[in-house]
Amino acid sequence: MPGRLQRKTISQEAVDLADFKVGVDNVIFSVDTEQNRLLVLLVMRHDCPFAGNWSLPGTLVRRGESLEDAAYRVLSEKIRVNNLYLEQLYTFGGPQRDPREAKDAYDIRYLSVSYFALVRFVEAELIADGVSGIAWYPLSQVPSLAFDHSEILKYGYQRLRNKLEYSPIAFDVLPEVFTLGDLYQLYVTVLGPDFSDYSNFRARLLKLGFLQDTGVKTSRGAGRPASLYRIDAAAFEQLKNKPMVFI
Amino acid sequence: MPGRLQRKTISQEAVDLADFKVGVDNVIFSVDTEQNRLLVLLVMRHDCPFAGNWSLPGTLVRRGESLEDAAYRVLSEKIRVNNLYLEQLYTFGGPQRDPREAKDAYDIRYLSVSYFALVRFVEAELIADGVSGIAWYPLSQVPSLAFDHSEILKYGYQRLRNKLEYSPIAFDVLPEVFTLGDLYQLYVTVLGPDFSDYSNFRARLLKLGFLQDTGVKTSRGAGRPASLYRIDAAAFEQLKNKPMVFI
DNA sequence: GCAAAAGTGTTCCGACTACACCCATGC
DNA sequence: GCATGGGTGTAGTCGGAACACTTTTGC
Repeated sequence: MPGRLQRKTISQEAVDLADFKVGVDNVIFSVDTEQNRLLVLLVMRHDCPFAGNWSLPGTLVRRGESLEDAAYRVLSEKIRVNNLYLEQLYTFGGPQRDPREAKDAYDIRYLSVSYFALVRFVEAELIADGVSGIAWYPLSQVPSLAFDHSEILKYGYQRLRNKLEYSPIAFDVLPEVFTLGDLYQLYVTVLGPDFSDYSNFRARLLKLGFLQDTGVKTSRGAGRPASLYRIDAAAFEQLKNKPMVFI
Repeated sequence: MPGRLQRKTISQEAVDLADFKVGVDNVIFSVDTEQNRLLVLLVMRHDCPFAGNWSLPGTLVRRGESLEDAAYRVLSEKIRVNNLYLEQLYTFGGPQRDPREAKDAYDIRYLSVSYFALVRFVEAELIADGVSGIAWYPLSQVPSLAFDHSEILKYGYQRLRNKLEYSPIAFDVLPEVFTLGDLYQLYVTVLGPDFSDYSNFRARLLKLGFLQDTGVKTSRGAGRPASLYRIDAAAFEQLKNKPMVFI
């Protein structure tokens, strides 16, 4: 009987199961609209392996802690923010991805569940940013990273661009009121300057119907003052789960 | 010095780290174009917990085995197929998702990395499909599943629909040659009959430029014989990584 | 006045929709 | 002939791309 056979096989194989510690690694992006730079948060490793290398901020999951809890914990240990967007990215778990896994088959495997987060640069306050290695790196200047973190970062950047195009994640990261120029800058910084004309971007966003002109103007240096907008929460709620295109 | 303090904290917490076994659970879809049904592969559990319940086919990851290897192993233990599409879905890992995790904090946690697969129904041969519980279930008739598998299935179905709309995964599952009617049926079965007109679907697909009319006709019962098409591998290669819309 | 940034409007064009209609086969 | 499914064509419409142009500020 196949069922019994299968059960027996499985219990025979019980000794062959891998034991894991599970790590959570976060790709934390922030957009510095002042300097037009997309930044990613890196930490310097002090411990082996890869001591002295930059890596994504991560941690190992504790007893009784969910994956998401762990992701939020890493984040809150490194920076203080009010608004953020966070979602699971991918799980990397091949053997030999961590050198701590010896060739010796009886060692413990390390698996990495990666999360991707977007925070606001101006409100993100680094914790313990003394001499000892935690920094925002412009994406173009990221050094080679510990473990397979370069691959994770690449994957996270891809996801960020996709999400920005068809999800309203930008609004999780904008202040209460903002100008359409601010919003446009955010998109330009992430997607590059060629993604869309400002006029067209503006028209498309306004047509979505959840941006509310407060009437208040703000003047930043030269140029005509811009209207401050806010999210119309009611209109936004109805749309936020529907597909949207911001291109 | 913050760095040292942090290191000390981490090593103190080492005893609090959770130990994991890692499971791989597959959401395996197939499209029965004859009967116009979207099917998902379920297996009957014989062991505790949830003995006697249907569940997604899964396994625990073995020493030296990558996550993807494990996913392919599960698949190949249950069905024989030549063509398939497979990708990682999501990782579910809250504590208490598996009743084997006792309230007792010193137990082992079970984490599930889910994969989603699409196979061709006609070529998928079930292995050990005797009395003992492995079956294709029409999506509309799936019973409540073990663990959090109902949630995983829901997530997988969502992903399947999205992927079908903007990725050429359908072609991983079609035979060498096929009619545009076959292709259309596949889309109808997954997305419902209202997704698009046949004429327009046809025009859009042909405009993509990687479908090659072989000139050979096939007649299936009544109606005008249909042309058999094949993928133009060269043209397809250039496009497969670019965004495509099949709506 | 001039540069700079905000905001408005218009024209062009390609793509999708919704059909109507012809073609080839089985019965 | 007629039902059935395959295949082609077209007219209407919507939306995005590109760009010209106006408005309001700082200097």
